[in-house]
Amino acid sequence: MAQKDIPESSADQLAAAFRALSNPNRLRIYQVILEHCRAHGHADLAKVPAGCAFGDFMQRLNIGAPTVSHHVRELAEAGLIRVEREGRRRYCHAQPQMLATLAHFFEL
Amino acid sequence: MAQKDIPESSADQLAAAFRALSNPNRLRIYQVILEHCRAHGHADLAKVPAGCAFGDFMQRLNIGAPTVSHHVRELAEAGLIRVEREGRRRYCHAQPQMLATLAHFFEL
DNA sequence: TATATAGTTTGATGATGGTCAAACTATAAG
DNA sequence: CTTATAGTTTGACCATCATCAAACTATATA
Repeated sequence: MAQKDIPESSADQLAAAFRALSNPNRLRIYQVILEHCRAHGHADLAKVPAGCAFGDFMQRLNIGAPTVSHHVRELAEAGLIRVEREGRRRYCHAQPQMLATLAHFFEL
Repeated sequence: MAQKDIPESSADQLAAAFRALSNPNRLRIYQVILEHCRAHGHADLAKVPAGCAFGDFMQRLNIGAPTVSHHVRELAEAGLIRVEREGRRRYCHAQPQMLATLAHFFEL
């Protein structure tokens, strides 16, 4: 570990979230996750019917596995999603708290 | 002009807006504009009491004029703000439509 | 016209970012 | 134990970005 976790200013946290959504592929991944969570609820996604595993993104967006892995990690590090393992699959769901923060930011 | 305006997919428009907000300095500029518009109304900003001119950003963020100019252009091109000239000053205000689009995107 | 003010354009430079192929790890199933 | 599946890590490559200094344009004012 090269560097301790330094506390981020709240503006920088926002900027990091926007940065995570600024790549079209990453944005689409997030949109897919959002759709899924809206359809099935944000509560405990681990037990939700299939979908939102990494492989789905590969097929839907036609990008390689390393790229998906990289993008999902960025979304998670930005606080936009959470990832849970189940067997050898990883399932993603949106972080409602960040969703609320961002919605509030743009409220008129 | 190297290239005609190609219509952007709505996902790409969103990604472009997020990209514009992904730079901390640009985000702060946008926040200053938002604050100002929230305080004075989004309607016709040209006649609003001073503030939100480019020079203010230079001082508040401690960055050079070319950088401000560049950042403001990016925010405008992303559809986040509008710029109006008055004499030799330029005043910025937020685009309420984009604000609404983005708020809606994050609604739970 | 001359001078000051406010912002723009250009060009350069160092920093980040997106993607992939290859090699690797971990879990599951036979 | 072997094989298949699902994702990760590393390393590389090219593209895009943030910023600044220098030179420039446009507007206002004396």
